[in-house]
Amino acid sequence: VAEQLRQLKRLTLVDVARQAGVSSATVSLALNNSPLVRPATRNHILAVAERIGYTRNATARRLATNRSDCLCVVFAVSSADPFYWDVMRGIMETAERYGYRLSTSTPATRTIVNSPDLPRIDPMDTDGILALNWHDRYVVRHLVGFGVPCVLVDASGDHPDVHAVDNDDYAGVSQGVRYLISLGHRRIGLVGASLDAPFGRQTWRGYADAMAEASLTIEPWLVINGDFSMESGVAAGAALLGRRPPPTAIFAVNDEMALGVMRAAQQQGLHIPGDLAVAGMDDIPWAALASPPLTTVRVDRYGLGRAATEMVIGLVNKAYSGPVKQTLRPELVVRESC
Amino acid sequence: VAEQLRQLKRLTLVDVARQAGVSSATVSLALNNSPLVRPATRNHILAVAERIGYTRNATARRLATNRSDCLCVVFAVSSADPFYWDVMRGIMETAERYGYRLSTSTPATRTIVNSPDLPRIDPMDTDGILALNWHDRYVVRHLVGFGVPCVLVDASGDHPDVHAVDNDDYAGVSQGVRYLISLGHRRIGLVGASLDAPFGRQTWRGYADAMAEASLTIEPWLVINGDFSMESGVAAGAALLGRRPPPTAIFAVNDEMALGVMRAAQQQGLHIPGDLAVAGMDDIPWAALASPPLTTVRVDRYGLGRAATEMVIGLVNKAYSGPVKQTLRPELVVRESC
DNA sequence: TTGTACGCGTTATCAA
DNA sequence: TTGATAACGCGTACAA
Repeated sequence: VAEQLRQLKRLTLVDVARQAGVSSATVSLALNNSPLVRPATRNHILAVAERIGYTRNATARRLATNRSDCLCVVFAVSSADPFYWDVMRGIMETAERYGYRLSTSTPATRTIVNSPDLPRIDPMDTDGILALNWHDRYVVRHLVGFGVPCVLVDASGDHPDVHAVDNDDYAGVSQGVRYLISLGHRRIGLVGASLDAPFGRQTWRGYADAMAEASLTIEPWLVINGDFSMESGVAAGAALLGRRPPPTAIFAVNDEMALGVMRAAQQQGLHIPGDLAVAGMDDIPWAALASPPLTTVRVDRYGLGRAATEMVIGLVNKAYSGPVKQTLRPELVVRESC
Repeated sequence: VAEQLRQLKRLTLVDVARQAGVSSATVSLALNNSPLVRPATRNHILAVAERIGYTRNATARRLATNRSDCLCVVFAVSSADPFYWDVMRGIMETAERYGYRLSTSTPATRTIVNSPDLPRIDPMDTDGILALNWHDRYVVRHLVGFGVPCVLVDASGDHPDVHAVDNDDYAGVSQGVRYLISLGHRRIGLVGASLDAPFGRQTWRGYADAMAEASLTIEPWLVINGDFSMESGVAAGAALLGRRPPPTAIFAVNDEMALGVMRAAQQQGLHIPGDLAVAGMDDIPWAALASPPLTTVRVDRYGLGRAATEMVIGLVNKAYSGPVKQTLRPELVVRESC
């Protein structure tokens, strides 16, 4: 078998051409399904290629066509957060489906003097760039400067002119808050995020608009910003529950903080959802395993990766006529915490 | 800038040669740090290359050297389990460090008639294979048959003759159980895994040996096998706590089941670790977020990916003299559940 | 519709 | 130590 493989490795276009009694150019055309070659000829060639076990040399093809069939995934931070695993699966499977390979640029392996955050990319060996996590303007300009299509994944805040695929954070929060309202809640607390970042502003608007829509007044003391950690959720939850009158429901802009709120409430002997309804956003793997299982707004992480990859591949092939910005709607997942 | 880039793209060895007043062959040698070229000449060439902004064309290089600089990661299942994210990060960052790209083979994109599980790999375009998840013998033989170095990642059970990097499940469990014993526990329950798979047998031995070591008798009714889910952990925990006399500590072979055991105990009004000590294995992301935080045996998932990648790259370069099988020791992480 | 011949940018084999 | 030149395997004008 090993010997056979060595043989296979050495089979080339000319071998097929000889066997088929045509020229190598015709074989090339046939293999690329060119309409120039007569169907009968092509079928014959394909049959011969199949019979002798020919497979074409991808590297030679790339050299001749000046492509690399490779996308580069750029990470700003090396995060163990499972969020990125789902995104990455979307990228991997889509890249695979379209015949692309992946190179990566992670902070761990970037070591340029002066600017350790600047990814080194070989534009000659990269057809497209996918940027994960949030990168600052300088880095994004650097990435775009390679002259290769570049798509930002769920991090387009502050980068209005760059291709991007984002989760609709605004819609997510407003959806979640509307759900709480539909359950009869009127005093709804928000555990938000810093308004310095686009995410914080988007989610705040989602909350505010949903409340206004229902003619509910927004009480400033029912809004606390956290830092995405469970601890900050616990703190925010405890603080919110200390208000008078306390909220009957709390929406947190990510699940970890929502779980923190749940813990704070349970520590005070409160029953969920009886005494307090809690909802989060993301649908992290262990949201469903909490007790009670957390109602949340699921972010389509896999879809983000897939859409971004399809977008960058479309740009590579100049076949993309769609929007430069694409937004994915998150989906409400009703469980038992409300 | 874009115009500059186009220029850069077109710079070739010959351009450097012309500018440096040498032949292209010499430039090639210089770029590859060949001892054949005189240091002065090489420095001159390197300076010229630097000055005119030459970067070498990786594709042409690969064609000439008959390499692909690409590793293929084969998945048996498309799993959202964060376990694989850590492994994947280890693979990605290591591949990047050594200048390799990644292609993937996932079940979602495999669609061959008769055998949808057989990955299609182009051995001409792949320098090495990394197989994640457990693959059956037939598939492993298929993978090895490509004539390209292949390393199994944490799934070498039943494949004694294939290169592999594994977690030492035996050591992990015995370590955890020994820790429980050191805390004074004598009746220690085990939530194990089916003995049909290597994992179940290894972990069982770890438990049994640790107990025997301390001259503790193994009570068969203190051992229940689960299916790795939290639900099965809850069930096993409840069952174990119903035994008379009940165990004072329970070790589960993965964290989700351990968390299930904790929940079962808490539902019975038991206090952890006061009334029952619980320990798990893996150190999944939310083990530390449980209340109380779960004591566990951490599997070095990132290390598995890194070690496997280094092994396969070593095999590619024939420079690997290390073991065909490599085992990583997990590490006890003491938190508050014991 | 098919064949000829050259280009893609390196590496490698000889001579010199 | 360096230079000329042949691979490497495929795509593609251009000619037939």
